[in-house]
Amino acid sequence: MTRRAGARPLDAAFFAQPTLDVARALIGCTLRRGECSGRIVETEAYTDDEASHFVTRARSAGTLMGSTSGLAYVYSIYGAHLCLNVTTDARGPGAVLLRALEPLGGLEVMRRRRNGVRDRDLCRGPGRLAQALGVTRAMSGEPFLGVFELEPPGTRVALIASPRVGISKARELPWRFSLSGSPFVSDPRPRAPERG
DNA sequence: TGGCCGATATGCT
DNA sequence: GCATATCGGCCAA
Repeated sequence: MTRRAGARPLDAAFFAQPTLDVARALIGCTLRRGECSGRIVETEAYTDDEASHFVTRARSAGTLMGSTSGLAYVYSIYGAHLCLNVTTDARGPGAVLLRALEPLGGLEVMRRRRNGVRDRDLCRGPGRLAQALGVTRAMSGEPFLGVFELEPPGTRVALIASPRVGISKARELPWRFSLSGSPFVSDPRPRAPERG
């Protein structure tokens, strides 16, 4: 019998996989919190590279990224913004930053939280995504699936791999993944197509 | 303690 | 394209 992929929500074991695998597999998944939902169109992977908070914030993020998987990791950046990650890789340090969603449900709530910006920009960028979903610092350290629901896509998706955004170290690693052709991916728009 | 630097977003030129 | 708000971590002193 044909089981429709996408019918079954992901479980905690999903996040125990290697970080890059999780970062790629999250593209196309539907993320929900309450009535708000969206398709994940952009992620970034962080492990023990020089740009990772596992290294640069070893005293705070290190514990979370290093020894766990499946936990929400929320941090603030440039004062006013929050970024939502999920810790990965049961065997080593890792986290995936959720950078952009294609809004699917709960648009009214998200518009209100985002102060009425145009729909395309509701979740286009990590700070915007966090604001639209009502992410708080208190979620950090909580089981990700206790706060969010995650459902895999029904079909294969076309991925693009490109350098991560906004970092000054380890720029050469193509660890930003996005849904090819999606207008909901943040700037700068990635170019290089991923093979395989 | 103080200074510096961000895994950013926004508004203005 | 560029300036800047805004604040938590981290490290030097």
